[in-house]
Amino acid sequence: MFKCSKQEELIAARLFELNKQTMPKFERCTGISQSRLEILRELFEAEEITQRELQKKVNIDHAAVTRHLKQLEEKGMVIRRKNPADNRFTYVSLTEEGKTKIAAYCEEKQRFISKILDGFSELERSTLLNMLTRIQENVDNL
Amino acid sequence: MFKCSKQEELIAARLFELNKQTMPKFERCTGISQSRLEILRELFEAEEITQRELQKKVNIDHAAVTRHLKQLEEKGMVIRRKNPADNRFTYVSLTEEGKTKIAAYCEEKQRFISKILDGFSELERSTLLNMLTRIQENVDNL
DNA sequence: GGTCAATTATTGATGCATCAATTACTATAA
DNA sequence: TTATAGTAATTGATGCATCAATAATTGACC
Repeated sequence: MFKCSKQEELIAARLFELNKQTMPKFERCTGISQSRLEILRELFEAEEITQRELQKKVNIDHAAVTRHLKQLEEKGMVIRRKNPADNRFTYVSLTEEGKTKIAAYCEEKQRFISKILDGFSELERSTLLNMLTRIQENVDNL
Repeated sequence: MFKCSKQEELIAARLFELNKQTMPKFERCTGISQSRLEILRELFEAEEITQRELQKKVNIDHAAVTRHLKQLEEKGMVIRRKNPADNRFTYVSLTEEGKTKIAAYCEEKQRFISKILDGFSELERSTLLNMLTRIQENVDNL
């Protein structure tokens, strides 16, 4: 049949378990969810962008993006405005307050990631990234 | 401003992205969620086990375990009975139907994992597993 | 024996993701 | 110009995870 090695199962289990444990710790350490930080980061780099483009970049469901942005707007971190030339589109951008806050979040994130990858040499990190990329490609081709 | 290596961030991003994309595909391919399959698998190996022990093994919240088991019971895959010697404990076990079904699920899972790790040599898999384990340890020590 | 602490399981509230349906708008073709 | 198709954003329903609070049971200690 299609017998797969015990080792392969262990790898899959670890990948799954790793994420499950890391995600909540990330939120507790940084004070923000991974998804939301990704959105903010994309906004930081893009300056101004439509929700649609943003959604494609962060690869989260439309509905989820809308809800994140609504909350971020309430907190005064982002501003939204309709595209005057095409009212279907909504431009999103960071407020000044948002820009300063995201810097702090990103620093927290970096600190967090450094701890996670503690003890890995440059070469090892390169190897790991390469492997993860290959797995990602396999997943894409399903 | 951003002072942790770009590479480290890429690794973290890939780990996160990988799981986000893999999880739903796993469910579609195998017809069951990763969490639920883990529960069934544990039950398969344990024969009969208390919910509490099961919960510790699969490392999911008590409440979630209760809800999973309730649904699995409705589907006729598991049976629950109180421990007569201590009514606080509930023993859980697979039905015969459950046992046959889980075998099929596991095969699907193996097929899925094999595709995900396609192209990896024995040595590479070993290296990868080792790295993931090290990361896991780092996460544990947070 | 009766009170108190500890343990298991359940339920409720909440957060976040998805899909499906809806609304609002634009562009194109008859 | 009007009907139609397509796109963006929103809202609603649902699923699954967590934490917090509660109920039920047991054991220990006075």
